[in-house]
Amino acid sequence: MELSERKLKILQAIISDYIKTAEPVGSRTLSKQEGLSYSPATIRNEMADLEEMGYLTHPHTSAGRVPSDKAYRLYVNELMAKSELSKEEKAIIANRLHDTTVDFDETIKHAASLLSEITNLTSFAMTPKKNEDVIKYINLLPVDEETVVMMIVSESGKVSNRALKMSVPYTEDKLDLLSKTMTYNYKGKTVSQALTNNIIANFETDVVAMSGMAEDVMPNFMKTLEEMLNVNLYMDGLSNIFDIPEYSDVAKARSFIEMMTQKEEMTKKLIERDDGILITIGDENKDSELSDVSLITASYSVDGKLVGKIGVIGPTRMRYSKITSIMEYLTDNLSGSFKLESGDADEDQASEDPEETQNDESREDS
Amino acid sequence: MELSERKLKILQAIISDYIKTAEPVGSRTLSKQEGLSYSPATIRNEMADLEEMGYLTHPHTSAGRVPSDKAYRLYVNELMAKSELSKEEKAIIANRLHDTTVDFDETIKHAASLLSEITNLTSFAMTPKKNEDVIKYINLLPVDEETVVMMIVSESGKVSNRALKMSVPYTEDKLDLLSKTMTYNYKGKTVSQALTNNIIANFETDVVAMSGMAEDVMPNFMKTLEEMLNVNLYMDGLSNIFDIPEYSDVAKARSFIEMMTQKEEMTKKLIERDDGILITIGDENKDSELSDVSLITASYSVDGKLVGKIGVIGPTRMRYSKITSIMEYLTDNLSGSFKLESGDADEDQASEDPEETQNDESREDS
DNA sequence: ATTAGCACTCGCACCGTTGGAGTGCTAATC
DNA sequence: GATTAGCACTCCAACGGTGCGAGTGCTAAT
Repeated sequence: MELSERKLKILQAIISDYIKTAEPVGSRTLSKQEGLSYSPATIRNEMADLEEMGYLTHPHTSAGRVPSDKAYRLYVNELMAKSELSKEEKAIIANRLHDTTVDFDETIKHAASLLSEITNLTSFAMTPKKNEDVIKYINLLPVDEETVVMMIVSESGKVSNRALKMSVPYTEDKLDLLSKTMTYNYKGKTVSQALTNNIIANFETDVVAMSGMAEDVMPNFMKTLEEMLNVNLYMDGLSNIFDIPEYSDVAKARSFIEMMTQKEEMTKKLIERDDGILITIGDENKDSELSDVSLITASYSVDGKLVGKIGVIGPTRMRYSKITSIMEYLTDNLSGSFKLESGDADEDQASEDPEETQNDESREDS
Repeated sequence: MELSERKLKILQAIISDYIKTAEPVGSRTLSKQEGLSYSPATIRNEMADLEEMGYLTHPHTSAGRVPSDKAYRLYVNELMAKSELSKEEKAIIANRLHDTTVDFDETIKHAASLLSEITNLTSFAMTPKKNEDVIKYINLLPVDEETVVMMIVSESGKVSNRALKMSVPYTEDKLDLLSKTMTYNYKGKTVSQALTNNIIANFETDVVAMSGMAEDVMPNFMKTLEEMLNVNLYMDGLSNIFDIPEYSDVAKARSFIEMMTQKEEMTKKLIERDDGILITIGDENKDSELSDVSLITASYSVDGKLVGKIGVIGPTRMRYSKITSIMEYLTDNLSGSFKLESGDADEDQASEDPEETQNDESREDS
C-alpha cells in the first residue's frame, strides 16, 4: 500500500495531537480539526489502513489510535517541521550557559541542568574524551620530606595532579631533573599514546641514577594519565521521568533509575552512539529500559577533536523538533565556548544567521 | 499509664516481627511466639493499652498493629540489642574499602556504594569540610605565553589547581616571586581564614611592582579557595527506595528522588545534623519527604578535625542495630585510613577489642 | 488477672452492571 | 468510485454489591 498524501496528513495530525494530549486520538476529534475536512468515517478508513501498515496502534477496540515507533520515525525523518528558536530563547540559553564559571566540567554540568530545565526531561551531559589531548608539561613539586606533587598539564589547558609519597629521600634538584626528563619524553604525545607506548621501559634505564625515585613516580604518572581519560557524566531532571505514563509502574521506574545511576555503563552506551544529533525511538533503543522512551543525543567538539555528548530522555511523544533545536543550539554554543577557552579562538561561535523554517506544517509548540 | 515489663516485651516482639515481615502483626501470631506465653486476648488488651499510649497504630479496625515512630524511638533508645559485626563481615568491609585506590574522594565514594550494597538501602557519603585545612604552599607555574597554572597545596595533602589567563605578559622570575609572596602571606592560615581575612588588601599594595599580575591571579586564588571548601556528596542505591512500600506511590517516590538529587540542599541538611551517630525516625525528620523513613547519619574525622558524614535512608522498620554497627565500623575505618594517609599516623585504626554484646534480646538479623 | 468465645468491623478481591467513547461495516449519496 | 451517514458492536472504566478472612473489642467464665 502507498502512503498517499491524505494518509500522511492524517498521520501527521494524529501524531501532533497525541504529542499534545497524550490521549489516543479518535476519528471524530480529528475530523473537527482545521485542515482535515473529511468525515469521521473517511478518516476511520484511512486510519485502518495506516494501522495495517504499522504506523498506528490500538490500545483496544474502542479506543482511539496511537502512533507507533515507526510513525515517530517517519515523523522525525520527513514530516517534522524544523523549529527555530526565538532570539529570546537563544539569549536565555547563552546567558545561562556562560553564567559565571569558566571551568570545563562546571560548564558541562550546567549544560545538563539547563537542558533538563528547558525541556522538562531527564538530561545528561558528558565531558569530552581526552584520548587525543596532548601532554605539554610534567612537573614534580616538593611538599614535605616524603611527599611530592605531580602535575600534568595538557594542551587543552587541563591540569591533573596527584600527591604521592616517596619511599626514598629526594632533593629538589633530582626532582627537577626527573620532571624535565619526563617532560622531554612525553611532551607532544597524546594521553593515550603515553599510556600505551612503551616509553617507560627505556626511560627507566635512563634515570637509574635517580636511585629509585622513578619507581615511586611512574606508577602514579600512569594512574594520573588514566584519570585524565575518565569522562564525567552529569545528569539532571531524573525525576522528570515520572511524567511519562509508562513509568507510573514502579517496577519500570525502578529499573530506569537503576540504569541511569550506573554511570559507567551509561557513559559507555553514550560513547558508542554516533556523533551528531541522533534520535532513537522506543524499540530502536537496545536497552529494554528505554523501549518506551526516546533518546536524543548530540555531540559537541573542542577544537574539532575531543568529543563529548549531551542528551535527553523523554516519552516517545516528545516535541522532537523543539528539542533537537535546543540541543543543536546548545552544542554549538558549547563547542564555541571551548574553542574560546583554548586560547586561539576565532570569535564566530554559534553562527547566528536565521535560516528560516522551511517546512510550515505541524506546529508542535504548546 | 506505666510501661510494664510485659508491655515492653510485647512491644519489642511487635517491632521485631514488623521489621522482619512488614505486615501488621496480630495478637494470634504474637501469642504463638517463643517467650510470649500469653493468650491472644491478653495480648490484645495490652496492645490496646500500647495503642492508647501512642506506641502502636492501627491501619484499620480489622488489621494487626504497626509500631509508631514513638515505638521505634523507644526501641532505638532502650530496647535495641547492640549487634556486633562478625570478623568476616568486618574483613569484607575493610577489604572493599581499601580496595585499590588511595584517593580521598574516591574512597568516600566507595564507602557510599559499599554501604548501600551491604544494607540494601539508599546511602550517601560526604567528603569532609575543609574549612580548617591549612594552606601549606602556593605555586604558580608557566604553561604558555599567556597561561599559568596556580596550585594550592594544603597540610592534609589536598592539591587544588586552576589554569588562568594572564592579561599582562609575565616572566618566570616574577611568577616565582609572586608565588613566594603569596605563600609567605597565606602559609599556615586555614582556607576559611584566607577567604575571610582581608589580607588581600594590604597584600596587593605590596606587589604593585608586579604590574598587574596580581589582579589576574588573586580572583582566581579566591575562587580556588572556594572550590577547596566545596564538599562532594556521593550517593548510591537510589533505586532501593522503591523497596519501601510507601514509595510505591509514584508521587512520593518522585518527590523523594527530587529531594535526593538536589545535592547542594542535601549537603546542607547533612552538615546541619549533629555529629556522631544520629538516628531520626519518621516524623522526627524535618523534611516531609522523609516523614515515612528513617535517616541515620554518622560522622568520620580526619586528624580529629575535618568532619564528613555518611548516611543511609531506609524504611522506619529497618534493622537499626545491624545498620548502626555497620556504620560505626565504617566510620572508624574511614577516620583511621585518613589518619594514615596524612603521614604522621599512629597505626591503631579502628580499635579491634570485641566489646561484647550486652543486651541479648531481639536478634534482628534475618 | 487471665482467657475463651463470639459478634462485629473492615479491607480486599471478585463479580455484574452501566455508560460512553470509538470502532467497523453496510448502505446510501455525491 | 470515493465519501459519508447510520447503526450495531466492542471494550474500558467506574460503580456498587457480595463474600471471605483476618483481627479486633467486649463480655462472661475461669
